[in-house]
Parts: sequence; C-alpha cells; structure tokens
Amino acid sequence: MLEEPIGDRRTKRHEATRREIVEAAWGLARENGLAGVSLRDLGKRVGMQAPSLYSYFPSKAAIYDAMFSEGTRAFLERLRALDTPRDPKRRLLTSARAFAEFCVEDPVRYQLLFQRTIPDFEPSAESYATAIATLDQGRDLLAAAGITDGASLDLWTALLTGIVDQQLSNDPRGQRWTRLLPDAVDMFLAHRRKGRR
Amino acid sequence: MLEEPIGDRRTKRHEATRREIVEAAWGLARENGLAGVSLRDLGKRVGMQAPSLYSYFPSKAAIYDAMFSEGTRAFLERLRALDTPRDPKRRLLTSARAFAEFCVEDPVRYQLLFQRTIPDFEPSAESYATAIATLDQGRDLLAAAGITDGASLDLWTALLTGIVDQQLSNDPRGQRWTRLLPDAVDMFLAHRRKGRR
DNA sequence: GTCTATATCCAGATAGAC
DNA sequence: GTCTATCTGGATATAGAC
Repeated sequence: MLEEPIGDRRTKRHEATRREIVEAAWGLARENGLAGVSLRDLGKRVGMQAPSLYSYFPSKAAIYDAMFSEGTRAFLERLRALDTPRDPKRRLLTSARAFAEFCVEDPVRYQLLFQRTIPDFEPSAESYATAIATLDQGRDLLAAAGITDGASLDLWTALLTGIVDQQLSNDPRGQRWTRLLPDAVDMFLAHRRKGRR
Repeated sequence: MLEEPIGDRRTKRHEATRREIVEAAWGLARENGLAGVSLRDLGKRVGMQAPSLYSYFPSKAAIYDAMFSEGTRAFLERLRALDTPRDPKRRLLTSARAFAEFCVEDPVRYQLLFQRTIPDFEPSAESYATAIATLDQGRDLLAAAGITDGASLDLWTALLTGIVDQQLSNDPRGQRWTRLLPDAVDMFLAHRRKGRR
C-alpha cells in the first residue's frame, strides 16, 4: 500500500498533461481551423517536440477523439442544466436558444461535433456512443415540448440548424439569425396547431 | 487573313483541353472530396503528367476557380429557366424546389459554391462578381414571391438552407427533408400573413 | 518521458531538355 | 506542349539514445 499513491501521482500527472495537450489543440483549431492542427505546432505550444506527444496519445486521431468526447460531454451538461418551463412555447424556445448558444459560442466545436468535415476522422465507438446518447436526450427534450412525429421533428431540426448555420456562416459574431429564434418558434408551433385541426 | 484561323484552332484546342481538365477535376472531387483533388491524380486522369497542367492553368487554385465559375453559371441558368406561376405560394415552392434540386443533385458543387470549406481557396474577383450577381437574381426571385423585408428573407433562407443541409448531411440520396418543402412553404407563408394582420 | 534523427509519404510548383 | 527530374515544404509516425 505504499506504491499505489505514487502510481496515482504519476497517472494524475499524465492525465493533467493530456488535458493540457487537448486544451492547446482547441486553441490551435480556433486559430488555424480544425484541419490546421499539426503535431509540430501542437508540440511547440505545450513545450515539447512533436514525437513526445506520442507518449500521451497513440495518434493524431486520438487527439481529435478526445476533443470530440469533451465536446459531447459539454453539450450533455448544457442540456441537463436547462430548466423546463411549463409553457410549451417557452420550453421549445429555451432549448433552441441553448442549442444555438452552444453552437455559436464555439464554431470550431460545432464543426467537430455536428458537421463532421474533418478529413480521416471518425469518432471512436466509445465517443460515438456518448454522442448518440446525448442526441437522444435532445430528442426527449423536444418530445417534452410536444414534438414527437417524424416530419415535425425533421422540419424543426432543419429550421433550427438552418438558423445556426446561417448565423455562423454569414454573421459569426452577431445575432442576425439567432434573434429570429422566437419568431421561428412561433411560426413552427402555429403551423403545428393548424396541422392538428 | 490566313493565319487567324490557325490561331483560332489552337485556341479552340486549348480551350477544349481546359474544359477536359475541369471536367476531370469534378470527377475527382466527387470521388475523393474537394480537398482530395491532387494535380498528380488530375494529370493521370486526363492523360498527362502533373506539370503539364501548368500549360493550361497557372495554379491549382485557378482550377478551383474555373469550377466555381462554372458552378455559378449553371446556377444562374437554372434560375433563369424557372417559370413563375401566378400564385405566390407556387412561386415560392417552385424556386425552393429548384434551389434544393440544384444543391442535392451535386453535393460537391454545393460545397464549393455555398459552403466555402476549401482550404486556401477564395474565388477570384471576377468569379465572385458573377456569384454576387447570381445571388441578386435569387433575391429578385424571392421579391417576386413577396418576400422583401430583411427578417423574412433571413428566416426563409435559414429554413431553406436548413432543409438542404439536413438532406445532404443525413440522407444524401433520399428525400427525407426535401419532401417537406411544400409544408415549409405553407408554414412560412401562413406566418407572414399572420404577421401582416 | 523526452529528445534527435529519420523514415515515409504526399503536396504544389519550377527548370530545362526535347 | 509535354516530358523527366527536382525543389521545397509539409505532414504523421517510428527508432533508439539518454
């Protein structure tokens, strides 16, 4: 029972460095784009030579994977932290705003999690499972707002992701599209009411 | 007046080869992704060595640029060929369908024209000007359907591009989202009528 | 764990013979 | 116009000394 704490300390140090590397990778990605992260630059940023990174990650893809799983975890926490107003309209708007804010506040994370445009990167099975569970959570959230049928879900996700996408593409630091969210919710819910009559 | 035809013939041959190269580039892009077009592969495909391509284009970016301008030209022609029904709803649906079809029928072209995710490629000033003129044409088309105020335009473009984007990302060869277009037009126009009351 | 040195591969672009 | 040969520079990853 004497060596265990030492092992723990080593493991902790190791873990801390891994986190440091991932953090630096986010920084590089925000500066040069996701595809612009090179192991040379990354090593430089954390103060080691590129090959030393292989003591912490078996490949570059593993670093992307760590970023991906960190992103999904953050998204899940954000969803869980939502309060759920009684009014369905408020409920839908709350979740829509949460999603839009999450996307807009970090475009690179949005790209990694939701756009999947990175060459040669597929999330590991483990990371992917977490992501799926998170999307289920999102679907539950919409169900709580009364949206359960497939066509409605598809129309709503198109509308919401369209707003986010236009915002990020055409006005990344403003609110030109996100401010339309209340209007979009009104439009969508009114249409659904009409459809049910 | 004797040498001119010869010069013409040379120019024509040159132009034909340029077109052949661009055509091959589209093919490669569809197979390996836009970023996956290499001059080596491209040369192989048209039956010459990579350096020979420089007799036809001054750089790789110039090839992308030729593709870009070809794409915008095709889009412009598509818009011009639209008939414009009297009924505003039909008019909006017609243009929406035309846009969605144009995007979905060639995802790589969509990516090049509308997503701009290519590393180190910016359209030349000339190509860009054509693109802007084309977008103006699109805006006129929406104006003809009665959409002129900024917020409405933004909401509509978000909805339409959201549908296209979800279609391409999640069901590239199906119609899961594009079939919602009539529903989307209904929803949007009903909301506008309500807003005007 | 970290380093240097290197392997391996691929890219775009250029030089110069023919 | 087309070729071969090469330049220049980038990437990920590995070998092996310390």
